Amino acid sequence: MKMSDRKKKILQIVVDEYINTAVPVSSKNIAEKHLTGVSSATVRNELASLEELGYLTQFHTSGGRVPSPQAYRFYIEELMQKGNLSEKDLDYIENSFRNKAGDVEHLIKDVSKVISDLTDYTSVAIGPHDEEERIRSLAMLPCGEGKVLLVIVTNVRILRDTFIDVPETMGDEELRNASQVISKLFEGKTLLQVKDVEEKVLSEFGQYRQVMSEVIEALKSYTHPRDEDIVLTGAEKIFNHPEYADIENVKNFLTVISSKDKIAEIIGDEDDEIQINVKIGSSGDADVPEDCSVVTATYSAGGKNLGTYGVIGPIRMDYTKVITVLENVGRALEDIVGSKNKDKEDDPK
Amino acid sequence: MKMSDRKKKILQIVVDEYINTAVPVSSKNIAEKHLTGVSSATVRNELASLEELGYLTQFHTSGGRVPSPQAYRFYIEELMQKGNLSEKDLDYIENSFRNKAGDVEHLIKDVSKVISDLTDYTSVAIGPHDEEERIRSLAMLPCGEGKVLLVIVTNVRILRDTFIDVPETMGDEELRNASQVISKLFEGKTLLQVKDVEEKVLSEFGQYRQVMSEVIEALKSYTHPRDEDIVLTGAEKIFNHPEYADIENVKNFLTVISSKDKIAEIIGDEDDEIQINVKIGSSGDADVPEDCSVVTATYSAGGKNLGTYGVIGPIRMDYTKVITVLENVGRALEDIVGSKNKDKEDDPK
DNA sequence: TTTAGCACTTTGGATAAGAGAGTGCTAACA
DNA sequence: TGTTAGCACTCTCTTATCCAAAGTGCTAAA
Repeated sequence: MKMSDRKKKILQIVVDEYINTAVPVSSKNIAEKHLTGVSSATVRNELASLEELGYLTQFHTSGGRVPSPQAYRFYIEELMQKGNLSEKDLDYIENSFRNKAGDVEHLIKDVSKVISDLTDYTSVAIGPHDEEERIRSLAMLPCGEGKVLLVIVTNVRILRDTFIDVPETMGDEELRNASQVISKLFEGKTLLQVKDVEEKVLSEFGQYRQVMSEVIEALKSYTHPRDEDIVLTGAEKIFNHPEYADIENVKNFLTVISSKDKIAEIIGDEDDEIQINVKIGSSGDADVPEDCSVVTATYSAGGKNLGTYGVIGPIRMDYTKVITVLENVGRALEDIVGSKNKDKEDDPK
Repeated sequence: MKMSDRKKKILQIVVDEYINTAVPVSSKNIAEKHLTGVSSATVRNELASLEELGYLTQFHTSGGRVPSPQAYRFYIEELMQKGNLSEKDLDYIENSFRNKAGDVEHLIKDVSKVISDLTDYTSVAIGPHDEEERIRSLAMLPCGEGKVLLVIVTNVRILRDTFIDVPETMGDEELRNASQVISKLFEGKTLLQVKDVEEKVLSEFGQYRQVMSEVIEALKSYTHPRDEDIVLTGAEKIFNHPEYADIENVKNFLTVISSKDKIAEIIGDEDDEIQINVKIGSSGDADVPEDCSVVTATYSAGGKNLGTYGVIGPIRMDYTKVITVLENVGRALEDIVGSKNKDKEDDPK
């Protein structure tokens, strides 16, 4: 059966209406408020047909219709109308990122907060994770008691939460030299390439083999996203949506998003080609919790990957709003980070 | 009216029973299972009397009795029996902290997780916040593009999330010298003392006044706990407790603990004299959410303050278990951090 | 192809009845 | 004076029933 234009129109009305009201949509409602040319009986026939096609479902005979996941997917692909943000929202975005181009880590939290505030959904984010991330320099900073802080500067971010034990015999001067040697050794390499030279490097370091080994372990550990790279903002926002009036749903939701590993799974395996990505629960996307939708966008600016950001919420999500917000945030980031970098583009051959 | 021994005994039974079962306790239950010497009618008389004294309340005439906040307070002060942890739990604590003496920041998360796991409540923690925290050294590390990472080593922790803009004219060598000068300038000072010398220091730095000013701002900002210093673990644990079968309660709870500021308020204003601190909601402790209890302990070892840790949950909390866990965790921390430091005690005169 | 009309289904709210649990009180007892 | 058995009373919780409201599916006519 082909989808007539009227069927599409009606499907769009049902999805829009259900997203707005969270109440199953009846034929009478459609005929009276949205499609005044025809009678409710006609709409009923169309609705029955759309149900047969798998786009609509009914909880019970007299309960109106509700879109199926398939309907949402169709809606996003073909029916949805692009929205615009209010002047106020646009200002909010811009002011939030102004003067924040500096360090990517803080930016993740800010971006996540903005997205959660504007969409009214729980926001998830995962920091930059770029196979091409290249080491620029390493430094070891004495912190007393035979401990040093290993700071790794890459073209994307500054990694600084690894502490390494060093022999107490190593003085400050010696440490500084070692820093320079190690820095030279890895400069220009991607984090993934570190393990290729591991053997060779280790064999050359007789005396400080132990230290070197810890440095290499640290470098390797950053190839996977860490808990610190995963941010969750606005978990309490789910209470604003009626599907979470049921305690069981809240419990499932919170249990999933309380685990950073789970969040990483949900938003982690992006296809890099796609800028905005919608996953709808119970539909082959095994990672996404049942009855949840996840909309994410992967941002980059000035050649830098800036991470993946998005929202997680009920399937009945305001996709128009969410996608509009994600797009605008992306543009704002590009403006700010991009302009920051445009006069100092670095090209790691 | 005086509290007879029997009244105390009965109050203890009521609190214990209610903590275990979450069901209002009846006179019959007490007389049959816990106080087999007397009849339920006798117990009833005592219960009526305890209610008059303000220790018990009834939801309705035929509903059994429930302890009042006052009863919990009395229970904690006088009635509660010290518990012991299982061999398994003790092992878990010890293994979790082994080899973790290094950096305090990671320790906060680990400790918080252990507490939440063992008690089955949501754990809150706030990092070291010590008025006596003294600066040992400062370093500025070039990160490219006119940015430097400011690393502050104190006797308690290593602070490393401030980036500072420096004139691009400043070379690496110059930076290193500046680091040393600034380091000398503040060495031995507490973070609170920084603002006393602010004027003087700034006036001496003509050329790099801007950089210096940013350094000082950073130092001052660390005197207050930051969001990063506040950790929340196991928010989903509340679903394991029947008082949170009501969505409204969950909403209140989550809304409060979603705000780091609120958490800081709740656990922040400890009286340093008290090692273990119990706050019961709706009882003058205005910060604590209605119907919630917060039990916290402030740890220190080897002269270092290690932060404040605790749990937040329903008033009907297993105080014995919670306090036992907090005490054991405290001892484990003392062992590990203390022994680490014992041969390198530093005494900042 | 569209529509009016109507029977049918399901939900949700209101009401009532009865069982169950626990108390308070009284009177008897040690 | 303290303790206890007995019993009436209160309140909740569950189940059943009824009724109105909402929405659909189907049929027959335009």
